[in-house]
Amino acid sequence: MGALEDRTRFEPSEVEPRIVRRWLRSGLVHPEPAGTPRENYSIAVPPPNVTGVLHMGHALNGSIQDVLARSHRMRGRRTKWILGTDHAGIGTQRKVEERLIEEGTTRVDLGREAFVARVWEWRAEHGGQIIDQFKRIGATLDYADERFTMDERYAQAVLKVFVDLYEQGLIYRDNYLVNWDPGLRTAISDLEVEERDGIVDTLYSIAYPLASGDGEVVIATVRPETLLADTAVAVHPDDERYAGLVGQELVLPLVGRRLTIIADEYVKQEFGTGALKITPGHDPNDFEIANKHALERISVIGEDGLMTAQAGERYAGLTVMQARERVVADLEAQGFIRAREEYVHTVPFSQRSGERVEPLISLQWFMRMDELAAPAIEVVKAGRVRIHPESQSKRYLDWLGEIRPWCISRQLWWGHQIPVWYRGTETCCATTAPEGDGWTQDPDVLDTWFSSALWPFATLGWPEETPDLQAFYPTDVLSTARDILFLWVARMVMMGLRFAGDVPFCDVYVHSIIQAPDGRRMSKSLGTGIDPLDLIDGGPRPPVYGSSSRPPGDFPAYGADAVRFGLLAMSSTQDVRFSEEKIAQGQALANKLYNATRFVALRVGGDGDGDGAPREGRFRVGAPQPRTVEDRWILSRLQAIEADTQARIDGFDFAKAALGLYDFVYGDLCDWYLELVKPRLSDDADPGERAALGATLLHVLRETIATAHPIIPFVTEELWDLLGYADAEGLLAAASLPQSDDALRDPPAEAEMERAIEAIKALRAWRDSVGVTAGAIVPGVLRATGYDATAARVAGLARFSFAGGDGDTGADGDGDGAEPVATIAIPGGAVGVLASDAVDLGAADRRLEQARETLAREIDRAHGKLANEGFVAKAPAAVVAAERAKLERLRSELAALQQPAGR
RNA sequence: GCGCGCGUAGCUCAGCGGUCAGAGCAUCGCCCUUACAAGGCGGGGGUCGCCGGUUCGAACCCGGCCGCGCGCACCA
Repeated sequence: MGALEDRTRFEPSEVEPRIVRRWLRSGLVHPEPAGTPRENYSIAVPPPNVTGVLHMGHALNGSIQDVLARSHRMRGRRTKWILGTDHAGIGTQRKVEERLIEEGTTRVDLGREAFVARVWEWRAEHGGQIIDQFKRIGATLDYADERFTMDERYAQAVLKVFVDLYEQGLIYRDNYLVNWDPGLRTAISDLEVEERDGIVDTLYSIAYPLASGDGEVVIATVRPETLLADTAVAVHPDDERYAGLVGQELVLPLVGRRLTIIADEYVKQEFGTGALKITPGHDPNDFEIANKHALERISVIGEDGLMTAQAGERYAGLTVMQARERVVADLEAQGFIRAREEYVHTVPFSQRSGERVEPLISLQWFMRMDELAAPAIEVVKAGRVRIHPESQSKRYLDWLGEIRPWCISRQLWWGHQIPVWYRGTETCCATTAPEGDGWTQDPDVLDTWFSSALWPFATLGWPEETPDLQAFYPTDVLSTARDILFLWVARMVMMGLRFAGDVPFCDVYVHSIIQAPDGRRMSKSLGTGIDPLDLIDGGPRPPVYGSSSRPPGDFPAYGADAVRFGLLAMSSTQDVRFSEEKIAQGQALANKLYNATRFVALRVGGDGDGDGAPREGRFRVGAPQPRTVEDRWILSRLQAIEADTQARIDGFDFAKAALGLYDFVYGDLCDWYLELVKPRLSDDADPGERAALGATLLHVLRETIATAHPIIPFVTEELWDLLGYADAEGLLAAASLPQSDDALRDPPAEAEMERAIEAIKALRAWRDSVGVTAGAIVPGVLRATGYDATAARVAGLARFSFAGGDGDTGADGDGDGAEPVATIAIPGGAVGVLASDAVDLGAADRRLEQARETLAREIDRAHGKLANEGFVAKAPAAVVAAERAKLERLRSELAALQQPAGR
């Protein structure tokens, strides 16, 4: 039974699961390694966290990469879209720890080994979720070859890189002030710190008495508790207020320690009193100053976020906030507080836990970046790696230019444990544990981004020279959001150049971040997040998404094509707001294409048996047989859309690719071509002509479907099948992308049709404005040139009947037998309207008068422009000529309207 | 503070030196016209953030404001 005949709507929920199964079964997504990276096409997916569920960013990025992969696959390139997941150290560890707490136990109770085993279990249970979700949006990732950053083989690559860099002196261990996350109890890198504005604190002014007993120096601080770790007070060398005091000693209140007054240009004289307490143990700037002046470092806050023994008996064990209160109270009691005021400033928070970062000195592993950064800067400057949009490469270069050492150790259990062993004073760095007894491995693990930095080559089997590596590295494109340009992209470039011997990818596409409709970030906690699967299958629409144009309640099941189309149509070179309308537009396009196919199949294939079911051979692919100007026109438009779509995809302009396709299908193909062609499909049409038209229609439809496939793969694959092409030729996903041929462009036909379309629009607008009964045929006379081939079509679609006149016959009575009662301007002339019941003469007169006024205004404007000497003298000749032509045209149109409408 | 970007129709956005500034959605009117009413056809709707400059000509280029977003750096 013919599905096309039965269903008037495209049903994604029925079709999509079936289509996905066929793609996956076909082996399409898994290429065997062969050929060269230049011949082949590869993309390494940004590995989602194993804990992850598909969010809007994945859906957009997945759509983008799939469009690229499908487009190039259909152009005959061996295409591998490398799949895998990231172990996501902190995120995953937290998730499993939360689970343990629900179970009434903790990671510490379990112990390291058992805990890690639990994480693996968790991963086995839940790790596949996001992979299944990628399948739902039609992503043709290589599911047969999935990687994980903690796989044995991948881990070996990670350890090898560590050992190599250690041996080359780029990785070292040091006591340094790091960003400490007291919630997670681990160090984090600079990139994982987020500065938050508008934090309200109290700024305390505290008096430090001079040891000489001869006065005091007042300092200002928002963190009085860190006073316990002060080791100096600094003033600006030029500050006259303190000129005589530099080198003298102060007595630290509550502690009694002697602090030297030092001079350093870092201190701002204007701020507060111009005297700065120096706390090297708990402030990054102070740490630097202390290094310069060889000051002592004292730590009073521990890794657990509590005050240490060094803080003194009275404060040890307190939380930072408790300590602050007690210190302030004690200072108050002893008369050291000089002032307190409200102070609004920015404060560092951990992106990972949301806790306030506690800078403290800690023994950590670091990686020197300057030597790695230089070549990574070079390849972008030289264009070997192109970043799109261009503006992002400036950010990339700026960041790399000022790069600082990277803290790569994390005090976690889930991750790649640092391959360094200690025994007494001995240290051994190797990919495997050293021989002999008594060695203990460093307990820390590597920052997750350390392993992700190897992604494009470690997934392909590096360090071994695998066939995959030889066939697919370097990859072609890396598509990602802006926020991980430094965190990930820059580091991949550095590591790729250092270890894989080449750039990891040639193009970086930085895509939009999709915000909630109100401009806020999409986030679960704000309630602004939205699950792409809810758009595909129909699910709850958050309140914030209830726009005026959409009823509240659940999303309809838009389907995967609609979601892909919508996200691509929204995307841009900057952040964009989510727009449900664009998703709906995608759904409309899928349905439109389905119905256009249905129309063609039922009309062209309708050979009497009435089942409308395509069979093999029925819609045999043949050459188009253009017979009319509209045939030549649509074939020409088809060339244009094929070329445009491909160029837009290659230029990473996905919104234009998607919307251009929509315009072609809705406008050129359905609104115009199919409507123009309907009379030629009537039952009494000449069978030979009908067959010729059928061939043209099928050709256009087939190429349109193929061209649209990378963007809306499901509906197009289904239609390919319904038309019988799948049986004969296999999957559309594996077919060839139609290649535009400029020789097939037909500018005269395009010009002619453009004119006809304008005329039809003008006639329709006129009918509407004068209140002609809908459907009534208006008798008229065509008095315009350039409609030899299209007059009948214009009359048909505008519901006019043209008597006699062919452009030369005017109103001066040459045998039409009637005088026009109204005149309508169309390109190249006018249409005279003959009296009939359908026309209200008063309305027609008013309309005609309006048209004349409009034309007169435009003529004045054009005339004025040409009368302007400056314009004629200085504007390019072509522009002036165009303006003259326009004026001529307008004048002849006006003249046509001046014909006496005698009645 | 420095840097980047953005303010165009009710909404989301195109256009980025030369015809009357466009699209989708929304809105209004008409229509069950041989596929699609989750349709079709048509209409209305804009001081292109504000001020000044360059130019024959500016939504578009330049300068200055105002508003918004992002990145980097921070002054305790």
